[in-house]
Amino acid sequence: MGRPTVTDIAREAGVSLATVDRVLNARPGVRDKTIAAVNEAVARLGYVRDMAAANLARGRILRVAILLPDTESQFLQTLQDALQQAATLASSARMQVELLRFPAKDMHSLAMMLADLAAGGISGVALMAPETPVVRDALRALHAAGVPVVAMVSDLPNSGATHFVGIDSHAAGRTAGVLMGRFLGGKTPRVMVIAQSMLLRDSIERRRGFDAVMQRDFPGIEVGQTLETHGATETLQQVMAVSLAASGPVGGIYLLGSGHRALAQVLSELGLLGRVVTIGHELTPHTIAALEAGWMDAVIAQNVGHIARSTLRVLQAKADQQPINESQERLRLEIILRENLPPSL
Amino acid sequence: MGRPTVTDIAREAGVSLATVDRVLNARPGVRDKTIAAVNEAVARLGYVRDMAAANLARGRILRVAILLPDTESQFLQTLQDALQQAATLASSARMQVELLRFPAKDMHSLAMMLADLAAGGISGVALMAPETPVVRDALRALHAAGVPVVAMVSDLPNSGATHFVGIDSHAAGRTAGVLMGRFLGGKTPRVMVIAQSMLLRDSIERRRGFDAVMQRDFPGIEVGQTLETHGATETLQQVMAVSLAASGPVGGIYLLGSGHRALAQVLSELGLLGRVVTIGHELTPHTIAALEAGWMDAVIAQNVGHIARSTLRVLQAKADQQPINESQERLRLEIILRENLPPSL
DNA sequence: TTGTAAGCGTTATCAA
DNA sequence: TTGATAACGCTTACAA
Repeated sequence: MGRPTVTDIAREAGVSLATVDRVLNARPGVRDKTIAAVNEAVARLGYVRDMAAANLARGRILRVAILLPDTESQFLQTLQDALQQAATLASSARMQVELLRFPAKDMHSLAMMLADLAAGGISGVALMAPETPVVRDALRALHAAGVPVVAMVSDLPNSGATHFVGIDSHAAGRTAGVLMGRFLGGKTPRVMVIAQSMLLRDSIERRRGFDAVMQRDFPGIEVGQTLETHGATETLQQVMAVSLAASGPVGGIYLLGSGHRALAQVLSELGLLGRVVTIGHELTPHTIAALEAGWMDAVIAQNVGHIARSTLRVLQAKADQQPINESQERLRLEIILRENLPPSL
Repeated sequence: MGRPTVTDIAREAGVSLATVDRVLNARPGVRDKTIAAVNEAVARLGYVRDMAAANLARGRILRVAILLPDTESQFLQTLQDALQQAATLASSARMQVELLRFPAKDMHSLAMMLADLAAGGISGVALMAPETPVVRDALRALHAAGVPVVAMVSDLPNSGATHFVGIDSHAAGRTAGVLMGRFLGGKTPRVMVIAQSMLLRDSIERRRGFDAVMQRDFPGIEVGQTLETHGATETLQQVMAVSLAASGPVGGIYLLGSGHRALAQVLSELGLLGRVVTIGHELTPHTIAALEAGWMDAVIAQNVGHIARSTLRVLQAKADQQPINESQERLRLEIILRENLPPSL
C-alpha cells in the first residue's frame, strides 16, 4: 500500500472524512479532543496532503495578476515574454495569469489598478515597481485583505510584500566591481558610471555595492560620478564628452541600467568601442549581441525564466498556504561572459 | 465556464468518455473516423489535459532509480544531498526515488544493478557514470525496454541516453580559460593544470576548452601539461615540486576536478596560497571556503539543486510522455566569485 | 459537533 | 469498436 490518505486518517482516528478535512484545513467546529486525535493519526501515519487532488477537488482556478511598468526596455520585454510563457504552462495547473502594464510614471494609476484587483477578488499579485507612498498604501491594503504580494526584481520591503523574487542588488554591484577591477588590469585606472536614472532602488544599491568593492579592493582606480542620461542618446553623448574632457580618458565603463544600444553608438563614435572594459546588467538581445561582438566584457544578470516560474510558484504556494522551497526559489546572481552565454536563449 | 474537459470533448464529438480517453492516449481500438472527430473537437475547444487529474486517476506511483559512483568527493556528496531533498519533495507528486551508489571502479556491478532494475520494472533511471562498453550495453538494454535514461553531469551520447542534465564541459573549460587569462594580468604568464584523473569525459573536455581559449586569446601565457594526482596529496606535492623546478614559477593554477583541500595544503607549504590565480570547478563546502578565504579566485559550477530537480522532472515527463520544457531544464554554466556566492547555500 | 454523499477531471474495467 | 461506471484523494454542501 502506498501513501496514507484522508481515508486512512479517518479510520485510524475513528472519525469521518469531513472531520479530517476540517482539522487539516483548520476549519472551526471541531472539539479539541477530536482535533488532537486526528493530528495524532496524521503524525503516526506520516500523512502528507496531495495538493494536486486537493486543488482538483476545490475546483478553484487561481486568478493572479502580474503588473509591469510600460517602459520600453529590452529587459522588461524579455521578462514579460518569460512571464507569458510561464503563464501558459501554469494554465495547465489551474492558474490563470493576467499580465498588465501600468504607466511607469503614474503611481496613482498603479494604485488604482491594485485597488481594482483587490475589489475583483484576485488571489495573488506580483509586481515590479518603485516603492512610493501611494503604491505602498495600495499594497498594504492588499496585504490586509490577505492577498499575497510578490515583489519582482526590485524589492518592496516596507509595503508588506509577502515575498521577493530577484537578486541582491548590492551584491550585483559588488560583483560588477570585482570584475571591473580585475579586468582593468593595466588599462587606464579610471571608470565611468552611466545610468538612465537613479530612481529605482536597485540602481542605487548596485552603485553602492560597486563603490564599496572599488574602494576596498582597488583603491588605485578612480571611479567617476554617476552620469544620468534619462534614456536619451544625445544626453549620453554630451555627458560623456564633458566627463572625458574634464577628467581625461577612461579604461572602463559601468552601465548601471539599460541603454546598451546608445552606449554602443557613442563609444563607436569616440573610437572607444572594444577598447574600454565595459560591464553591464541583464541579459537581453542587446547585451547578448554586445558580448558576442566582444565590446561588452561581462554582464551581471538574473534569469528571467527563473523569475517568472518562481513568481508563479510562490503565488501558488501562498494561495495553497503551502511552505515554499527556499532553495528552489533563490535566484542566482549570474555572471555572463561571451564564453558562458546560454546557447541561443 | 472554465477550461474544457474530457466531458466537453465527448459531448462535442458525440462519443463517450472512454473513447475520448482512448484517442487522447493513443490507445488502439478506435475507428479512424472517430479519432478524427475527437481530435477535431479537441482542437476546436482548445482542450489541454489536466495532468494532475490524470495522474490522480492513474494512481500509479513512478518508481525511479538514481545511480551515483561511491567515490568520496564533496561534489558527489552535495549532489546526493540535493537529490535526496528533491526526492523527498517529489514523493508528494507520487514519485518514489531510489538513490543507489555503485563501486566507482567496477562497471560490471553497475551493469548488473541496471539489469536488476530493468527486471524489477523500474520506470526511469538517472545516472552519472563513464561511458564504458558494459555500461553502454546495459543502458541500451534499458532503452530498448522503453525505460527512459537520464545522464547527469557527464553525458552518455552513445548509450541512447534519453536526456542529458548538466553543462557543456567544453564551454566550462573555455570559461575557466577566459577568467584565467584576464585575472592573470601582470602575473607570471605560466599556468599549471592539475587533475585527479583524466578518465571522465568532462575532465578531458574541460581541458580542451581551456586550451582552446588560451591559445586563441592569450598566446603569451604558457600552459603546462595536466598533472595527474590520483587523489593523493603526496603525489600532488611531488608533481608540483617537479614541475616548478623544471619550468619555473607559475602565476596561475587551474584545478580540473576535485582535490581542493590537498591543493590548499601544498600551496600553503610552498608559500603560494593566495599568491597565484586559482580557478576550479563545482561549488562544495571546500570551494566555498576557499572563495571566502580569498585564495581561490573563481569557481565554474553547475547548480546541483537544479540538476536534481531537473532530473526528476525529466523522468516524470518522459514517463508521462509529456514534452519537456527545454528552457527550464537547461542548466546554466555558473561563474562564482566571492562576491556572488549564494548566501549560505 | 460530526457524518454522508456528491463531485473535481481523468483513467480503467468490464460489458455491450 | 464503443459505452457505462467505478475509482483516484480530496473538498464541500447538506443532513443529522
